[in-house]
Amino acid sequence: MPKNKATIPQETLEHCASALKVLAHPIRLRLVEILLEGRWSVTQLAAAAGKPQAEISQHLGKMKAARLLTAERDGKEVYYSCLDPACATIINCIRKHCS
Amino acid sequence: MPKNKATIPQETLEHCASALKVLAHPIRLRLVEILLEGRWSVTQLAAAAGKPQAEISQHLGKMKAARLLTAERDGKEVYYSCLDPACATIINCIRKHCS
DNA sequence: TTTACATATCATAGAATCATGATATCATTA
DNA sequence: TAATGATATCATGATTCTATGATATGTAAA
Repeated sequence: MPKNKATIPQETLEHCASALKVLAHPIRLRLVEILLEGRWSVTQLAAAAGKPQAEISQHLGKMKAARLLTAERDGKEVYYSCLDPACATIINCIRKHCS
Repeated sequence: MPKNKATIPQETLEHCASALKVLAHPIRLRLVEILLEGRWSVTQLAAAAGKPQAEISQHLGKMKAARLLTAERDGKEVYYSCLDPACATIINCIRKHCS
């Protein structure tokens, strides 16, 4: 016999599910891990992740569209960073998990 | 000029990415929310989620395969529950996020 | 203006995911 | 054993995701 009912609004679950879906990729988790610490350009990130520029740019674009990252152009370069506290929570959870 | 390097092992990121991918679905988040509070049968969960039994069973199976849920048969019914502290962290994060 | 560098976008093919309806398996009761 | 209820599995088509190579756009310097 069911006791407690669900309390989180459906709309919230849908929003969070799509945000989690964006995070749920090893390369994107790596990018978020890096960008929580500071501003990096696409080329720097591509080098750090060991992946081609186009691929990284697409991952960044997807996370930016989901409002997990911010971007600002500085000359030729575009610098990304992550200000989202929920992303920090996830990364911290992963750090704890692997210790 | 990049400062700090990534520290989370690649293998950990891959493991966490696939776990997050399993969580990143509105129905599965709802099921986890419910199962963090207690044991429920598949039929009860299907009623609570308002979805057909086959669909719920498949979602449960996927989460069980990812070791996010446990299941035990009791007569005709199979009771699921969620003991994973990481799932509790995510759900708590969502609860905070929607207040 | 031309060149070079940095980034974004596009098209594509292969893989993965999802919801659905049908059916199979398992356990209990008549 | 037969029938019923509960759960799991299967096949399917539709959609979405992913990595890749090519190309376009934007910016600064020669």
